[in-house]
Amino acid sequence: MFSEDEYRLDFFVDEGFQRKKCEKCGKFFWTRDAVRKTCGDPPCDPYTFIGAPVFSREHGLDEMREHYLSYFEARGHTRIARYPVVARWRDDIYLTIASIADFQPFVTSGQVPPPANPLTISQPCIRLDDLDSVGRSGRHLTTFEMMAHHVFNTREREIYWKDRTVQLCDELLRGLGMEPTAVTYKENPWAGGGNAGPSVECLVAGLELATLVFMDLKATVGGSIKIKGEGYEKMDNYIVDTGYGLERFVWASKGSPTIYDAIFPDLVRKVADLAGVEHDLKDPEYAEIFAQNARLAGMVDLDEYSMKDLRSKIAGTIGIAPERLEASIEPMERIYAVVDHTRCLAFMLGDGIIPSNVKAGYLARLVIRRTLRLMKELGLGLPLADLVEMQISRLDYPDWKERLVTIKEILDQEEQKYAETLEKGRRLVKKTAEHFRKQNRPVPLQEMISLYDTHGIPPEIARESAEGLGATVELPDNFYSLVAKTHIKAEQEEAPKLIIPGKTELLFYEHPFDQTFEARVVEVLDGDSVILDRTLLYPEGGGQPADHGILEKGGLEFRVVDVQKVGDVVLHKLEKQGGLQKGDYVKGKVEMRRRLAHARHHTATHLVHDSAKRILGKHIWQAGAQKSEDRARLDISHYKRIIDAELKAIEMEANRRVMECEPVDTKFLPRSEAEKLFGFELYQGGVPPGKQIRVVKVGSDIEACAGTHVTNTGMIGAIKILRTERIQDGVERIEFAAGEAAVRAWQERDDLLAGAADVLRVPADQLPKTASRFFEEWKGQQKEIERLKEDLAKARLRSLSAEAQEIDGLKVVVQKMGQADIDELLKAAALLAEQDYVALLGSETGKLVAAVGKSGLAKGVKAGNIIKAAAKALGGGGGGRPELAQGGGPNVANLDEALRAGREAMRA
RNA sequence: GGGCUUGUAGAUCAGUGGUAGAUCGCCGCCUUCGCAAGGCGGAGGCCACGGGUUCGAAUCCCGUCAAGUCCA
Repeated sequence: MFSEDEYRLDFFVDEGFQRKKCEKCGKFFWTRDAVRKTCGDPPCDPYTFIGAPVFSREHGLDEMREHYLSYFEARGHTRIARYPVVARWRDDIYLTIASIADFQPFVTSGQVPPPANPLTISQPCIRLDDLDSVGRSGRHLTTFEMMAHHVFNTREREIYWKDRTVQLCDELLRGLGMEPTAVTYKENPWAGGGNAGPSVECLVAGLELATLVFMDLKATVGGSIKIKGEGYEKMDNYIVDTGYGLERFVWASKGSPTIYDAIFPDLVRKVADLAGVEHDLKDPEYAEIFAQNARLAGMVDLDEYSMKDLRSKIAGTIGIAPERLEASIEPMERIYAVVDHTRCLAFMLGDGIIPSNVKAGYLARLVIRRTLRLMKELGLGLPLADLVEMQISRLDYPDWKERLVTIKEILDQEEQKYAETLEKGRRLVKKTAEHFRKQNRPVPLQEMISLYDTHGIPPEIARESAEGLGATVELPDNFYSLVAKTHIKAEQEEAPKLIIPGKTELLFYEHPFDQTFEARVVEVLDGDSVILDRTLLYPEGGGQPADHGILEKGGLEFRVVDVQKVGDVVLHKLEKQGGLQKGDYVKGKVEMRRRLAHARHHTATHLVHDSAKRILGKHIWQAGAQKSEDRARLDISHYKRIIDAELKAIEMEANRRVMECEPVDTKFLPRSEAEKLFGFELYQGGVPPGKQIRVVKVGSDIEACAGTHVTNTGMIGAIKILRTERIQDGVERIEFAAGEAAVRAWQERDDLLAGAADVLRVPADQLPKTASRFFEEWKGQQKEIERLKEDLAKARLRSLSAEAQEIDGLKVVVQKMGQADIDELLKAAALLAEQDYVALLGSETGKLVAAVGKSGLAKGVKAGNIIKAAAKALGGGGGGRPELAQGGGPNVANLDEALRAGREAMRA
């Protein structure tokens, strides 16, 4: 791990700190307190701040945040605005889980300069890992603000490192009125996300208020520094990554029994009132219950202890009956959780997450449904949207208020959807429960897993209603881990990325309409992949396919069929091997038709996206895009299906923008400047790496984009939306064509229409009317035919029965029925059987039907056997029930033989 | 990104390769002063769509579309 030297800071020495080893956990810590023997972290030390605040006065959330940020501003840090809680710039996490997440991966890796250095921020974060503990432990939250000061040091320029970091933290705490001897700094090496470094936890009165991480290692295969079995090496850049819990600071300043009573007492009270729960913290005995609960829950990992054990322990220490404790604490746990969860939802939906069945949207739905369950248990009748609105109205984000109508609509829709799922579930559970009750055995585990995994019915709810119906269920404690086990699958390894040094100059940005260029071959790989020093050919990227073109040397032409960017070099893949060598000078030519089609579709994508945003609302966010020569598709986040009228409006809006001939403006800007000017809406298509990002402005639409575009929207010509598809719950795909492809799409549709109109011999504008008339008539005729077949069968009955022979005392009819179809045969045979005949009817189409009446059945004659014997002669097969069977075969010529064989089989 | 499930009458659902069903709702008649209930009768189905296997597919296989759900 890390040696003492990593932690022996001048600051500690100068301030009179001593390094001690905790007599309980054995970890090292630093303290000013000469008599302290333990590290200060639960369970070595209990919470002592409840009822005894550690700061000189109470602070609310806003006040504390402002105090913190201005403290660091006054000490040379630049205050920067928070990032969204949905981590759109990351592809490895969905939610922002820490302030440093804002700067990963490009800033922390040194590829991109930080927006300011040093900086301070208060970043709302969401962590759903401890969802079960929220409300119960007194301290867990799904949503919290991580206040931080970050420094990005390089070997060339160090701003500050460990000493100054700890000093700033210590002075902040003392400035708030903390006793100097109250704080301990516990050594606790940190590792995560491919980085590691020494770290200290800042503990006051049993509460971890901050973690100060000195990130200077990166995971390296075979690295010489070993942490938890992984190898690490020193980084060239080293980062101060701190995290201060805003909510914990507020809690410590108030010393209330729970963190919830500290950070949103007004809402706790309001929800308690709505639920009819009395929550009087001024009652010392009542307050002590929650205080003691928080203290003891603070000492344990809630996974290790069952809640029941914890409860009886708490009841014991307070000296009340466990039932009394249960009664006081349980409704409040739910109320705390509801208030926490609705704040979480305010942030999720406010920052633009659309509930879905996948990705970040799934997490939002998870929280929504959990909250609805809690509300139901509390008997809260009001809509979830109202509670979230209360949260939004007490937070200071103007754009959320603007979007409130949409947010409420989303929540109402989710609430309704969940009610439907539960209703469906109730029916399913009823069916399952009755099935197993009749068999007199418990509903097996496999069924319970299927109910939950496939139909979303929580096992607790399933058990309750199943038991209400008199069935028992098999439900082990480790149910959820059993479910998880069914999902386990081997992870596939990613192919190692090719690394090629060097750089190819990209000419297509500066000269988007140049067709030819000259370049030198820098390298040839595998005989057919050519690296040039410069190129006009666009490599595949950003949902835009690669250009095609030609490289020419000395009159010989080499077709380029694919272009890929690897690192900073561009690989040109040739159709055939051989011919070009390192050092050759070549003349390149771009296939402009393809390039232009891509450019039109690319610019059109921006227009369709922006139009969708105007028509559907500001919650629209690009979830993916792909272009080709003849069509493009755009995936957008939207919480319901796009209806036809909206689609037409989007199409019209996009085409108006084409007609307005707006210029397309592209320029490279430093990343932080672009972000400052345009915000995160830039990153519709993901976050590009690099210090400079290319900003593409199409009228009011501004995006970071590396693709090739036309220079004026008029060049797109036309946009035709082809279809929409819901690729996920919450994500709509719009497919459209631009330019010539749009015209072709119109023409194809005209052809379809003309073709259909031609078949029905009507003008195209009468197609719908005529088609529906034909369809209705067809249905009517089908019914008429049914009736006629019925009548026909009755009419045939007389002549058929006249042909009957008697065999073994049974009336037998064996007949050829011309071209009759299977339906006619069936109906006639069934009627004969009703009259107690044994019938075998065949048709020249190779179909056979046999039917056996009462007497035949009594004698053991089976229609199936007759058919099998007869159909065999036709080279086919058949079967059915004893009283009615059908069959047939391809060898129609053998029909007589088949009937003869069938007749033989009638002798039982 | 992966797993599982479903698509049959207006609604809820049966139907495991052999003539498409039930319940509720709808319409008509009977009964009633009237209504409800009850009795009798009836209408209502491209069994999501396209292919395949088979003598035969709502049913089995493949694909498409639509919907639900769990996980990362």
